[in-house]
Amino acid sequence: MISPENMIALQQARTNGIGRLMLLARRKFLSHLKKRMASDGGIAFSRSSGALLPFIDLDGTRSSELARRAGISKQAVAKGVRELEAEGLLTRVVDRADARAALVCFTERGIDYLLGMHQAISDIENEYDALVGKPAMDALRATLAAMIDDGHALKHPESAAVRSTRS
Amino acid sequence: MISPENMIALQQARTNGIGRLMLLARRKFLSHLKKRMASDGGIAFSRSSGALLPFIDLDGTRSSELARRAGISKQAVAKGVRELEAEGLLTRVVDRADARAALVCFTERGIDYLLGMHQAISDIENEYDALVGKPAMDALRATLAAMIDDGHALKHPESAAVRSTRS
DNA sequence: GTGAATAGTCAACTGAGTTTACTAAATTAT
DNA sequence: ATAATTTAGTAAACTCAGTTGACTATTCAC
Repeated sequence: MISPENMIALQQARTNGIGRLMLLARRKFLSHLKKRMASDGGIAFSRSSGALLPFIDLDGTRSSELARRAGISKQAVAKGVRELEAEGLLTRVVDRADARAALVCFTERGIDYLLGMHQAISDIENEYDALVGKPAMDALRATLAAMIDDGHALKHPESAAVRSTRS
Repeated sequence: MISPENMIALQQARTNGIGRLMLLARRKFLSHLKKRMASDGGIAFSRSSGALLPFIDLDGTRSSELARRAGISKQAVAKGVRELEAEGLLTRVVDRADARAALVCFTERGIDYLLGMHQAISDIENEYDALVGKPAMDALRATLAAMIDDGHALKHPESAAVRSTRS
């Protein structure tokens, strides 16, 4: 049986774990973004937009690299890309350097979409700046970036993946 | 056509948006956690563990409340709860106050599991403390908490949970 | 009491993503 | 050169979390 004081400590830990905080903060952010983009005319925010677009370089990215970055299978990438291609946001052009490969690139319209999305993001970030202060937001960004780029500082022999197939 | 300087600004915005940072940081954190819990004996970290357990109060929570908190349907909650019930982490007891309702509660084993998970989380957070500094991590927590609890400071008529688009 | 709202369940479906199996181009070795 | 191997991408069947829609049982409001 757990002791009352441990119980309280646990309750405390549960509500303050960074995993949970990041989950809720991100969810809220996405809800803001989605709403804003929906009311913005243009193409609304979709699952594939969120899952793929952030990983495509402005000068194009191969789909297997995309799969690696997004942490999903090549097949799943292909599906999402087909979808966004149908919406006119992406094109696939044969890679000059390797005839097997195709570079996934933004169309003009895709760039416009990106610009619109980042305008929306920027607006939301400004509201957060106003809410919690710009220095706090800058610190947040810096800290998150450091956590992401931990350079294997955290014990992690094989940084291979949450998912099995991640070539 | 987009100008080169706007192109650069866009590229900059894309890699520094808090949405993307939170996505990547959370993903990395979960990957650490999963790995740690897998090597810890006991019951490994599952999807339902991550999606439901954080929202269940130590003294029990109704499944519809759970659905609201987790931002998924009641049916999806029921499925996940059945699953965790089968693993012996949860039980459902009829609510004294309302015979229609059932309180989803942790079993003894469920509490043990929670304790184990939070030990793992605490270890990881300590490593992050060592990596980026404890003050930075405390600030991170405080800022995320403020972002979550924005008290409708951000224009948001209806705060109904956002469906899907997590990852 | 009757009628509406609420807690939860069952069944059928959707869809993102996986596995397995394949083709074609490129690289490496002999 | 050519055979063997690796790499980029595709296709089809399947999985599984989560959805919608329809339903039962209990409670609340009048």
